[in-house]
Amino acid sequence: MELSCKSGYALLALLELSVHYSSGEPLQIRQIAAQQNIPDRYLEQLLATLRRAGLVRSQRGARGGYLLTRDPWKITLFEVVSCIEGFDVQANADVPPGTTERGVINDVWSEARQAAEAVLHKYSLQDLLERRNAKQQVDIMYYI
Amino acid sequence: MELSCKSGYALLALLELSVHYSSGEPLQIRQIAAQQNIPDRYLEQLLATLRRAGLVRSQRGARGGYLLTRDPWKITLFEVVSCIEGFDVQANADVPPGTTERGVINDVWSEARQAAEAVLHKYSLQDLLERRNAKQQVDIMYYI
DNA sequence: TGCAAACCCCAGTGGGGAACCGGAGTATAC
DNA sequence: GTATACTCCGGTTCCCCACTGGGGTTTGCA
Repeated sequence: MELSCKSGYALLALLELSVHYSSGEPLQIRQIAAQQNIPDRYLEQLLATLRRAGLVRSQRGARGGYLLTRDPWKITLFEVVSCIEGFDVQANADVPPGTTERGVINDVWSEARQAAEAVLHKYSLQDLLERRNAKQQVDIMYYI
Repeated sequence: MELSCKSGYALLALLELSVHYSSGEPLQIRQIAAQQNIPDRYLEQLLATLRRAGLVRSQRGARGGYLLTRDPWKITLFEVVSCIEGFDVQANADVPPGTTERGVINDVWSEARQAAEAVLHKYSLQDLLERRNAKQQVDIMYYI
């Protein structure tokens, strides 16, 4: 269960794509990177991974960019994190439990990981977007 | 939320100490290392960390070794993992959320981590021991 | 009192992964 | 047909985990 900065970048990018999803226009790496303050050459790699996983599709050439392949409420955070972190099947394989003790610890380990994954399962990009909007409202209130 | 091999070693060692807890005799690094197949010089460092955290105490000199400072059911897995992994207070501090988006992601991140921590909170060394015993019974059944 | 058995402290190594950069190639719009 | 964008492949730097080694110091026991 890795919650690295890498996954954070991917979520930020997808969040940005969610905002512009209704417009139907592709969004370029440079725009996303500038908006969310992510190194653009690095973001390029992450988007390539997301594309191979089928979460986004790319439009090449002039006026190209990236688009979500699905509606924002049909993409869970778990999908994003698991494809970036790459624990698709190997998740519950772990190390072969040499002794009984190691087996027991592996069991608890995976129970904890599943608990964390459950949280990521229940949120979609849409949820994240709504949270952001709510939070920005609060910020504005404080500003006034 | 790190569930590394390091924490696994620590739990294995404490499990071993739990077994010998009732005897009141200290257990030596070498014995634990041999029993659980852990590199002994590495285990030494982990036990030092556990000692500084107050989970075990050491007896120096000949016929020395390590003992649990508390009963096995009074030590939760969370205590062990958090002291080994070293996220005592810095846990929910994280990175200062530059933008609102990063703040939202941090929120979800810590919700997921807390879910995993809740699992570790509800188990004690004693529970792990009982699980192991139950599992060994099953193994014996299969063997017959 | 000597000495061996044990813990204690600190320093370093090596391998792997995360984060990041560069360049050459390729598809597309205009 | 050319500028604009994505695509692919590689390399670099840095850090941390797992592990090792070389000194200590403390203690029990003959």
